[in-house]
Amino acid sequence: MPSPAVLHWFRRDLRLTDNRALNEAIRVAKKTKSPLIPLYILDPNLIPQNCSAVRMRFLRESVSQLRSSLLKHGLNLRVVRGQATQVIPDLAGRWRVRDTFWESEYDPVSRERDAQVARDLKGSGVNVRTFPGFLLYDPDDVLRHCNGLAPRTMTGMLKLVEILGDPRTPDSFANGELVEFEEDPFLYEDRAQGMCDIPSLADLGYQDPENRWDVFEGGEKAGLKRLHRFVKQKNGRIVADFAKPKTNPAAFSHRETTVLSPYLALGCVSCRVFHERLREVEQRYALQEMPQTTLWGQLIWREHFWLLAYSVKNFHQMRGNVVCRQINWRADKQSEELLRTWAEARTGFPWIDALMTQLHKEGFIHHLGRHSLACFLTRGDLWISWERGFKVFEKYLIDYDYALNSANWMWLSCSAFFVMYYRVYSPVTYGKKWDKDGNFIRHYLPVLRTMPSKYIYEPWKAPKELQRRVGCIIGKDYPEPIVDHRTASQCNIARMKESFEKGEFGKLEDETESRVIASANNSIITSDDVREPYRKRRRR
DNA sequence: GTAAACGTTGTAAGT
DNA sequence: TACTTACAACGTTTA
Repeated sequence: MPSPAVLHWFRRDLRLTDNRALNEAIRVAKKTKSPLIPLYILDPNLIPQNCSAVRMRFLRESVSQLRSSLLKHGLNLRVVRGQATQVIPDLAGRWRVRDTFWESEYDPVSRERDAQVARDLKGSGVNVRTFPGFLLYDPDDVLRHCNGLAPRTMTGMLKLVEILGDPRTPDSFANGELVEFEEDPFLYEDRAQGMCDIPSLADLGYQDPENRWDVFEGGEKAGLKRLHRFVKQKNGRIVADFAKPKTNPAAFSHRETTVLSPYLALGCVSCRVFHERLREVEQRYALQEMPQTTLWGQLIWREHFWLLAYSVKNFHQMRGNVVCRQINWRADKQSEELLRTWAEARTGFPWIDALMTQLHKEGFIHHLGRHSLACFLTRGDLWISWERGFKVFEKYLIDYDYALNSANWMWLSCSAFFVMYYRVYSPVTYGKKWDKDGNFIRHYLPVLRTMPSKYIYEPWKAPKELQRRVGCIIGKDYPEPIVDHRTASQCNIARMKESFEKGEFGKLEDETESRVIASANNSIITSDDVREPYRKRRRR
């Protein structure tokens, strides 16, 4: 009879380095001489049904890399398709699991799922231990420092971080100890049932995306390599002088930002390892720019938005979201068509369509490019709800992250955090500012490759004769612009003004429901602790 | 309690 | 080219 097993459930911690939950699982398995079984679940509730092939490929590759790394240590990752709430209790019985470990997640769907899995396991006598690790600071700890009230501004967040001090330093795999694992008594049978294989993209119902576009390689190894390479550039000077708003959103062959977000989103790279590398540079050169704009600041933005997402209900939607301005976005038949036009890169604005094409092909866009797309869809031109844009980004982004996607869509649509609604990104001027000749557009929209620079951002203004000569007739080979930007943006500024005059924010529909919002993570903070101060402020 | 300062990353027109 | 200013002016935080 095999001894009871220890289970580590991988989720958004697809790494070996600085994985405290995994290290604890290893420690307990070693101490009790138990086999350690690592598990990843392809859960349809977590990966959107219509998730793009590019996004799925990145996830699959990250899991595959994890499996290889584990195998070097004699651990066999099981990859199972199904709903975690069903799969885990089943497997716990099959493997006679006594202890289960995982890293905490903070979005509402994961929290509800984890609470249910933990209940089921505990009910059948399995120990469940969870560890923070996805963020620099444990949000429950942070909220205790600010009476359950997440700061609403970055300045406030930076002050809070000053109180918190440096996050803990990263751990190494197995805390640097050599470990030999007990024989895995279930391996033979699990292998026979295909649980040690990762389904191919085709198995998962995807066509392999064509590869001539920039492909980001998934996994811990690729992420760490990217981090080290970035930090090493010009002996650290690039990090020291880094200012996000000064990096070029139209750069495509050589990116000016780290492109580490996909690895942070899946936990391939620990944010503490990133933090540590930045500290090493800081010891040599002082960071030159405003804290918010430095790379360190980017990590703090992530903390900030996750703290808000964790403490504000319905953070991913307008209704019932107490920080979100209630705006009467268009929802008629025509707006559905406009939404499709935007999502399918057919707006007739080359800068916008090139950005959307980049999203489709590569699953990644520079932050400022996302600004252009988001402003255009919402308050800039189309007056369509940010929630619709949120969904499109969720489908395609390899770095999709619940908190950052929600917060940034609210930011750009002036629904929360940002209020200067008369600052509208122009779908023509903004790109031109970075890339006068439109090389970004030429790269992503080959149909416009031969359009002269003078017209590349506004091809509809090119004389018909020129359009014929360069083989790109507007209205035939490339669409006419779907709106007049000047008219649309002015109209929308007026609509925004009305919304601001109303000053209506989301209300919680049922004040009594689910009083304990952080139960999945054993928090002592109840929903009322979090909500009350916001309500008070609104009255003022 | 109240007034003033401040807010990661706009545009167009002017000097 | 590099800078300033008008645009129209909100909510949060601090003094």
